[in-house]
Amino acid sequence: MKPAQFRVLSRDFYDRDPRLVGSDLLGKILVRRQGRQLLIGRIVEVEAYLGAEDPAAHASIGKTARNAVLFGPPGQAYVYFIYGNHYCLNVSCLPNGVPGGILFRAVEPVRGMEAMFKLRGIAESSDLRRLTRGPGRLAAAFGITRERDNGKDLTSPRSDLYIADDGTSSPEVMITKRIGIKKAVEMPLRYIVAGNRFVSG
DNA sequence: TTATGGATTAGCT
DNA sequence: GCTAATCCATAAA
Repeated sequence: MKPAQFRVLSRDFYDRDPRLVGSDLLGKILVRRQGRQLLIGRIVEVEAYLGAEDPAAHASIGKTARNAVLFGPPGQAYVYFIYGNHYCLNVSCLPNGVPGGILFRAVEPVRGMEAMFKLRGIAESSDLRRLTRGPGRLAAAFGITRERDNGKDLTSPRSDLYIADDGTSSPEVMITKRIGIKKAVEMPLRYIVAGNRFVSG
């Protein structure tokens, strides 16, 4: 698998309903460039968050300093801090002015695991699943913080954080209710790769 | 200015 | 399986 064969997802890809984007993101790869090294994970679990009609979405309260990226152009990183401990990575969807996004909940480690273990601060002998399963763990493994990455453009291979298609065929997608939220718990907006061991919950 | 609770995880039992 | 840790963005006052 050579970097040259990656096709970085374009802005158009994200300029659609988050439900379509979420489903299509499964099987794609998340790439972080750390100096000369690449950290790569295959996306196996995401959740869609909509606008005013989705009470669980940060964007449902209207545009604020915190969630402004969700209202901006598609294909940008929305990173927020939660529970005093953890960062979570999202990507904005829909055109400028229309809110919506996708939360990355889990990836399957593909490359750069050694660096990921270091960033997570756990022993390399630990179960691989503990590395990137869950949104907070995923963000930590890729060194993602709000200060460093919020608002970053994910559609350019020149960026140190982007999402690409490496030619792998699309996996079997399963749709379920979202996890860990208190509002709109019944909405089926969670997309997972059927049977994958790295999916959380 | 103060209070509240969350798109979570680690560490026990 | 259960609970504490932990802080920032909001809302209320």
